[in-house]
Amino acid sequence: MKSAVKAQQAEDSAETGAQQIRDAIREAIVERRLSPGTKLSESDVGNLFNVSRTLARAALQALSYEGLVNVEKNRGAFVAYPSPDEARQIFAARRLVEPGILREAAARITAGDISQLRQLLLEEGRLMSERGQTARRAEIKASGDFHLMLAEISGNAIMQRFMEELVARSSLVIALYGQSTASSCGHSEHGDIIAAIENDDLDRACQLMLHHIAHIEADLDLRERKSLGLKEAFEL
Amino acid sequence: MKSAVKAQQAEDSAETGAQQIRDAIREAIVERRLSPGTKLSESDVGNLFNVSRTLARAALQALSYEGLVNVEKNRGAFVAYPSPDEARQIFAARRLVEPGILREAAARITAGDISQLRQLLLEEGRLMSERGQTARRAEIKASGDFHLMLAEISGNAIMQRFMEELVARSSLVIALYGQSTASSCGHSEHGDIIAAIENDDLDRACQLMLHHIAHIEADLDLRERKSLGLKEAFEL
DNA sequence: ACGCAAAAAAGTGTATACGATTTCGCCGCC
DNA sequence: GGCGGCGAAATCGTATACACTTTTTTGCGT
Repeated sequence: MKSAVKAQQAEDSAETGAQQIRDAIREAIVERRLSPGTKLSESDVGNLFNVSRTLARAALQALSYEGLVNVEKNRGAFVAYPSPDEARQIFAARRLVEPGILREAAARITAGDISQLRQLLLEEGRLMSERGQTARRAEIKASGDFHLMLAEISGNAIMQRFMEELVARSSLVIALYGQSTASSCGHSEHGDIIAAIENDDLDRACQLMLHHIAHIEADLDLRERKSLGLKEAFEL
Repeated sequence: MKSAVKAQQAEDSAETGAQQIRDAIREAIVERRLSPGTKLSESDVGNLFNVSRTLARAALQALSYEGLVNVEKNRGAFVAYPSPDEARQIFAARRLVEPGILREAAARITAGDISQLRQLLLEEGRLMSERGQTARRAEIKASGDFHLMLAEISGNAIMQRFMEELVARSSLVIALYGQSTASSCGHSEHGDIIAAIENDDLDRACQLMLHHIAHIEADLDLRERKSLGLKEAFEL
């Protein structure tokens, strides 16, 4: 999957410890094992991974730069709880960049890439039919991986990293505001996009991508419900 | 300038110390007081700001997330030295996102915004005619601020942060590969873009923006010249 | 005098320690 | 009985300490 960028970072492998913790927590957040708003105290994280608070703190800081965690001064770190407005911005950003990434990817795509994409789709479909929490989590990840793989194929490491952030944050938004119990991503739409790329119909591929993002967003209920409880929740 | 986002972060102000150091170093990098490749040892940074290595380290970590500093394991932190390929990716990313940002900004722009942009341009022009290092540095910053202000007007905090990263890294690239002694940004092009926005000619504004970015990139000499000194530098 | 090896110096990686801030419970007071 | 303040516990912010890695220096042998 993420061969190019990872290989560069891992030139002396053995990531500095904090990175491993960061990755572990990120995965937990993206796979929704950690709910938005959950407190991540430095001591707890440290104990959990058997490291000092120093490393736990570094990992949480890193996650805060990715927007997955909010650190409030003197209060601690919490799994991000994106506001409806933030959610809209995340998807606006995706609408803004994904067509461009798609175009760049299409210009460099190889037959091998396409077969890898197809394989990803297959895997995704397989997971969709399975039952159980772990399958559901893997499915969430796989559906995001489609978008990430396009970014990787584009060959632009900067856009790739940006997409990683956007996909991860999208996962949080869907966890918070998603309505349909069904999959977070219309599965077939991924396949349609690949087909359009294969046919060199770039405009159509981009349009499909925009529709796809719109579909995800349409499944959200972005009504403000934060702290409305204070007054109106009982004045109903 | 950055009222909206900053105000949110600064809700309890008094940034945690490390942030101040990070901002100070970033400014030094963007204004080219620190050259690419310069070593930033944790002890030195700490002494310079009269804080412990802990905070210095945190600041350097933060800068590495923005791509302005590279941290090599067990070796230390260095001001980023973007490769020609990285440089191309940075500008590819800008070409990809800036037209989109421009479109979003144009949709929300107010008369007040336009006058602020104009004022920025005036300031930029004034600095361009001045002499001296400090003026030159301020000019570099001002020319980037134009692009950042558009991102701010777009109202998307995520894209704004991304643009901040891209502009900062662009400054590094220009420092490394820029040829013309003149300004890094064709000054008049900024004005043209504003004019096109005012005329509601979005397509033209986007095209001008793409040309503008292309002009900046055209001023670069992106030939690989890494460590050619070992042999060939004297075999000429 | 040159090269190599070992030791010292410098610098990073991580843990621990201590002061500061927030949070929560408890007690007296109204 | 409720409310406000005071103190303890928890938690964060920062500094310091120690272990390990890298780099430099020194000293010896050829």
